[in-house]
Amino acid sequence: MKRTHPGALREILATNLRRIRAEKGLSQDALADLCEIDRTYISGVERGLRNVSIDTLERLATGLRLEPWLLIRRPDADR
Amino acid sequence: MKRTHPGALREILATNLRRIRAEKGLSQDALADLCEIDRTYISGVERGLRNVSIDTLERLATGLRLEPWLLIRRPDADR
DNA sequence: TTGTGACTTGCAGTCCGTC
DNA sequence: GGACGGACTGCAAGTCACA
Repeated sequence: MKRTHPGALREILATNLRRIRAEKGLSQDALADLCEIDRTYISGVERGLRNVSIDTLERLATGLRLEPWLLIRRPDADR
Repeated sequence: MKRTHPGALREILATNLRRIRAEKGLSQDALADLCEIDRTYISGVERGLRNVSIDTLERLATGLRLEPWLLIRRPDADR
């Protein structure tokens, strides 16, 4: 695969997604099922290889039952 | 143009972007300059016609000097 | 100053696998 | 359970002329 890797935001998404998914006790496969997104794609997102669109971000958030913006928010809160 | 139009999240982005840009007193052209994104592309985003990727979202946020997640946050805060 | 249609190109997103 | 590869389709990305 080895896609392009330019944005810092994908790293944040990657980390958040992996953490939240783990907290919910879901496998990538299970989440893929909930979101109706391919499992290999989820894998790519969690490794920061994929440049996700906001439509897809929304589907991920819906599958996880949370607000989309929580997935791209920085862990350490500053302005 | 009339691109596809499925996500609710783009409506939120559209509204937020237009509001915030106006608050900063920027024209689409001026913002396009700051973000290094084409003016017509921004126009499409502000009308919810474009399914923006998070890399692009990041560039918009950088141009506006704010956190990316603020652009996709719902105005009225509930769950 | 912004909206819009038309266009090309590269990659988002899916599906089949293996390790 | 997850990382990773190959091949494919559709659409995001990016630009233009004009209203």
